[in-house]
Amino acid sequence: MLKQDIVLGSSRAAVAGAILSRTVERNGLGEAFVLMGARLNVERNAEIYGEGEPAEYVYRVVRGVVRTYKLLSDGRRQISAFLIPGDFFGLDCDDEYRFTAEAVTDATLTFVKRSALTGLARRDGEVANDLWRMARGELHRAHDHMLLLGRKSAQERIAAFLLEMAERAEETDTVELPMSRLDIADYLGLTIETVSRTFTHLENAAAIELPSTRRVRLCNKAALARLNA
Amino acid sequence: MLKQDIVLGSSRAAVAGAILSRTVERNGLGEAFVLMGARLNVERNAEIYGEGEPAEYVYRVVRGVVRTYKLLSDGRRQISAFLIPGDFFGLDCDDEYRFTAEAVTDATLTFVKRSALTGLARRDGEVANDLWRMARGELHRAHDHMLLLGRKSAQERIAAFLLEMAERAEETDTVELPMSRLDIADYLGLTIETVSRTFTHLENAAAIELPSTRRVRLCNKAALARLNA
DNA sequence: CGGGATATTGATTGATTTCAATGTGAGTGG
DNA sequence: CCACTCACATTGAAATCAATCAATATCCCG
Repeated sequence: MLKQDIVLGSSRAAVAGAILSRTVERNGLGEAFVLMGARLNVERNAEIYGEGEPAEYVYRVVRGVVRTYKLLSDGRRQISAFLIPGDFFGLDCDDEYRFTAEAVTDATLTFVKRSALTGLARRDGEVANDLWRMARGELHRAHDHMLLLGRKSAQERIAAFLLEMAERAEETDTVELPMSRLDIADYLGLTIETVSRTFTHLENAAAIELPSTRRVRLCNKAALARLNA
Repeated sequence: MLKQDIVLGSSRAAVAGAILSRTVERNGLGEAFVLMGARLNVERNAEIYGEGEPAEYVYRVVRGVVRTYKLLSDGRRQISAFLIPGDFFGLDCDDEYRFTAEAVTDATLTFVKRSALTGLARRDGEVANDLWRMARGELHRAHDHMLLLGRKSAQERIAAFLLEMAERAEETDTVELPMSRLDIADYLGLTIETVSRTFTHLENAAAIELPSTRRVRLCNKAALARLNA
């Protein structure tokens, strides 16, 4: 139904890796992906892995955006994170994936066997350290997200979200939102209606402009930052 | 103002460690604490470290309960976790603590220099692996907490909280709550009033009994679990 | 130029917060 | 031993913010 093109790890990837490793990658983990990683193309909304499945592979986003989420039994969805190019995912577990991962947009990924990484970490202290640092990085983002969900108003959540997106993009003035309002709502613990209304409200308050639904200009970052407490 | 008794790491601790390590500790990290850790007594509500301070030490709870939290600029507080005996904390950062840590009750801690641990991890793969596993464990708890804060009603939050507390205690039928209603509120992203009302409501619904304010009997765990979605 | 998905806007409801008052319990000093 | 006090907890009434229900509107794609 939904297509996934896989190119297995091969000499081609290894050659590319040899080139990239000197120019782009500054850590053992990234290098491992470049050297050993196979490539995978996924369509918009395709599932990459499901919560509870055996966590055989670890992934890295090359192109596009990925969301990880959990569902409650009644269908409520909490999106944990949006992953952008360069981000790793599927590392946050032992034997089973704890989230479902889906492509928000058409995306290209690289992936390696988890066992390959853990094996590497046993031999290479730098990789082991990378894994720990990666986990700490994820933990920081989870903690920030927790703060946002626990104690902030709809306006504050949207402001924080926009600033977060701006910070991650290279163009920090106008942000391209690859995800739907529903995705944003489920990331921020709100409804689509509230997200929509809050965008409109911020636009009326001259903090942002909405040239199109998926594009936001942050006219007044100071005002947004103030909302961010 | 608030007292902290410190007993520096010494032969006494090392001897105790030699005994404990064979009986209690099953991992390199725990062993490191037993062998190298100094001991610290803190009074109820005493600060152990503050957000933003240089993260020189890593701690483990021996006795009592500890809370970690962040404050927003306007004073709103989000409690990230309650730590009980056996739990480590202060490991979730690089150079600066990302949370403030305080004693909920009078408590006894052990602590070691972070540099000692990272040095150990460089030499000992088992310790490096422990550090990564610990971080993953924290990440899981953070993710569960995120789900709770993002998408659950007051009743569901309280139910989840009580079940969590019961699971962590050995006596799982009657739970002793070491923290105040305000602590619970700030952990769950609610107000004290809502916490109080919800306790009363659950009592009326015969899901729990409140023999005293700090003691809860879980009469109907199935009902609580159902609320937990 | 449809047509379905996605987004916005409006009206109403409802859960939680806020404001306010009262209750309770543990520790202290008379 | 009791009264007092202070911190903590409960309860009530009103206000508020976001959710829900419902109707358009817009965008993208064939």
